Amino acid sequence: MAHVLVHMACHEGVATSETIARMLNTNPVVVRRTIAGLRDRGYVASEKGPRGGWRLTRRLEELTLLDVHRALETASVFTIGPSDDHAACPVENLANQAITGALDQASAALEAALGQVRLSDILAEGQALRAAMDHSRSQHQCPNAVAAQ
Amino acid sequence: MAHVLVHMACHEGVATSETIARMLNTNPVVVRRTIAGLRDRGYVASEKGPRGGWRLTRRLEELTLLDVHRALETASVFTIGPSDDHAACPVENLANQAITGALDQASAALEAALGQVRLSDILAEGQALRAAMDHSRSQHQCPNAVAAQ
DNA sequence: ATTAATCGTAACTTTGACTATTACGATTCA
DNA sequence: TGAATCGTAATAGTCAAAGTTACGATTAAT
Repeated sequence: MAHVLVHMACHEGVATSETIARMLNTNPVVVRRTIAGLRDRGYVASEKGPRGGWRLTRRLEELTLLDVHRALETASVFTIGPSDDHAACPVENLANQAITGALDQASAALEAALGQVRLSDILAEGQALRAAMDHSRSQHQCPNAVAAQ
Repeated sequence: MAHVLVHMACHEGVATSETIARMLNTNPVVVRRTIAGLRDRGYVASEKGPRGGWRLTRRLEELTLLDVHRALETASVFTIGPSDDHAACPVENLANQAITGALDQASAALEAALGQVRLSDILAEGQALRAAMDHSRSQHQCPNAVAAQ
């Protein structure tokens, strides 16, 4: 989804759910369901009717991967976690505390890392790469969108 | 599973897959499948036949939550990750790099945290709690096992 | 030896969460 | 008015994890 937002910023226009669905190899309803999290936080807005669609309401500099992650997060980021099979067992409770503590630390590290990446950084890195690899071209445009098949 | 290992150490005996399954509200085959990871690393050993079962081959001081985690790990600990929908898209690749970097940092934090918890620490904390809460009892035994229903 | 208890593991079934699809209403532009 | 688009509920499909069955190998007790 971060990928999509960067493309949206580059193309300067509205992107329909249909278009985004093709980018992500999925379908428009899934896109609407997912992007609703971003809409609810005010990062994107939708317009109905012909020529409607989604547009960014913030600049890429004002969005981090953490913002995107939080907006889309529905369940735990971890596939492991404490058990509650025997809430009365003191051994289980102590083990759970230890595990939860470790997961909390990992979660904090993840959020810190995601928070340091602005979406604009992603583009900037690509432009830097491009500049380094191709000195003959002075234009640092946005890379083309994925072809909608 | 960490919970189970602590109980095994306390009871000083072998635990059958059947017994462990009751502890975890599951069934013996799932237990054997899961505990195989610990067996392959030499943390537990099994004995067949009557009076057989599983026993720890290390002391709790010699096992950390990280050891247990690595032994049981089958897939990524994260529910999120990079996409490979469009490997040729430079924007997707850059976004993936950023995301992977953040996950790597979180993963490192998780392993560091898990590595600092020895299974014996879990018991020790329980004993400390018990001692603090009940001065009249000088015995610091292992808390009772979960009742097999 | 025979029997019963136990692990090892392959094969199959069930479950549950996630994804995809369908359907239809609301809105908006031409 | 009609077509394009979002919003969302309801349903269906998918897939990996968990559960189950089955059966062989091993071992202790008698």
